[in-house]
Amino acid sequence: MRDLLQFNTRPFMDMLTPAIADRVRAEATISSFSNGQLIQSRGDTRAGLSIIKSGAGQMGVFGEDGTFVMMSVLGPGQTFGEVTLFTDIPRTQDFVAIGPTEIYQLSAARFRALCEDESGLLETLLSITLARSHFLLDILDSIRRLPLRERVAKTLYSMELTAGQHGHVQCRQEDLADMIGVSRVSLSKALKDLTALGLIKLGYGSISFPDIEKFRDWVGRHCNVAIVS
Amino acid sequence: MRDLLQFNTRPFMDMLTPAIADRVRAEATISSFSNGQLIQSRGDTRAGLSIIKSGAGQMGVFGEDGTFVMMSVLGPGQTFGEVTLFTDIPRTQDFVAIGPTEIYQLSAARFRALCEDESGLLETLLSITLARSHFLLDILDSIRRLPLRERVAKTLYSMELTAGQHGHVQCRQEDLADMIGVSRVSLSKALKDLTALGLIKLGYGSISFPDIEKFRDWVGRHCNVAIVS
DNA sequence: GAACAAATGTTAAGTATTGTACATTTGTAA
DNA sequence: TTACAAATGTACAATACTTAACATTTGTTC
Repeated sequence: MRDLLQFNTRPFMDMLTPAIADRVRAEATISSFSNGQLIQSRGDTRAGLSIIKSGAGQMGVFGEDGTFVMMSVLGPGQTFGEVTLFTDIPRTQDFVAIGPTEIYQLSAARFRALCEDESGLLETLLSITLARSHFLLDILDSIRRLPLRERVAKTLYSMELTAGQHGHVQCRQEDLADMIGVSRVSLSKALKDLTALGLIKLGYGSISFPDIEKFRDWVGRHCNVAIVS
Repeated sequence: MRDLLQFNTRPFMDMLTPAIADRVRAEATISSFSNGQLIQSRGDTRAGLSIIKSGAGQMGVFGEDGTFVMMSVLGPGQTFGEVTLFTDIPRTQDFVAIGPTEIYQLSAARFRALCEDESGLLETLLSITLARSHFLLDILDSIRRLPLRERVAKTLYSMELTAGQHGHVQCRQEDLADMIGVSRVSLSKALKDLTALGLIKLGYGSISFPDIEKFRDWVGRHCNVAIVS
């Protein structure tokens, strides 16, 4: 699961200058959570910025029947709850700790005060939000346009780009299916197809790329990949 | 089609103070486009903010076969291309004029200069982007969690809230299907179901709500509606 | 290495959605 | 009013996806 981390946007804290990051850390309070604990719930109106200090968590929404639809996995330095800073929209998703996790909580008032001093803060938050928005649009487009096989390939491509070490990705098929939002059976079929094309090789808890160049090329030609900077 | 306008987020220009809005208008150049003309294309790296002065356009992506997948319709005061201001991501979507359309183009340099003077500008842009991001997340969640019938109802609910006059919505079924991303046949079936439930009434190019309170109530109970401010 | 748990592979029936095609209704312009 | 175009209604076969169940493989622990 850890390999799903940060496959979408760069961590907020890494984008700040060390000086600003230190000030953020200094101003924030720290809360600790244990594995599976609910860190925020949907509808929460507490205004403030939350930043992961250590550990990880999954964003998503609990249905009435308790099923959890995961949207993404966040790791150290990544933020959530920004929406409460500048809109009166409440927090829109549930956030559940994966393993022991510590969170910096920066109240809206303190964040605003910091912004006065450090103009880079707003700009950083804006660029993260824009990137996230771009990422979401891309996912939506993929859902509408691409067959499942291509969508799976594209997801693997993202994961390989950001989290992959040496042409393979560590990830259970079940988690991957959750992430893409399909059943494990459908995912399995798509993976089998990609295997038949010689693009990937399935392992136990991992997927490897026998010929990473060939894979990238195929994804580039079939999956409408947004140009990556 | 016009009724699809602005059903997602508030126009940028309406959120600025009149003084700032005037400065934005003064600094921008204006381009004109005719119906169907391509205003921006995917991959465009020209950094700057585009704001609709008059007319409208649809955001979306052209496939290789020329099919257009629409993501949203933007109207006067709404912006696009923000992503080029603070990230090095190119413009991610195509934008096509609906009817004669004028666009304010504000270069990245001028935008940044304006930001120095008018701190509210960044904050406004951030809140719009956050709201958009929230909106996209909500759509993704609906796609994964809700049956089509409920998703259609939820979309109609949004449209009625923002664009509806007196309990009805002006919109061709084909456009609605495009917007939700399903075939017209599936949409038709969902609409028929909602009609059978007494929630809507179908017309020629329009959908009306015989008992708007009943409709809102049903949507609230079945469609996981995010709390609206 | 034996026992167990975790992860993957596979099958089959059921449901939802699509594409295509054509019929019907509604609006519009001559 | 009549033609015509635009929009909606509907039927049918084909496809994609899901759920459920069970078999197999892989890793882990004693």
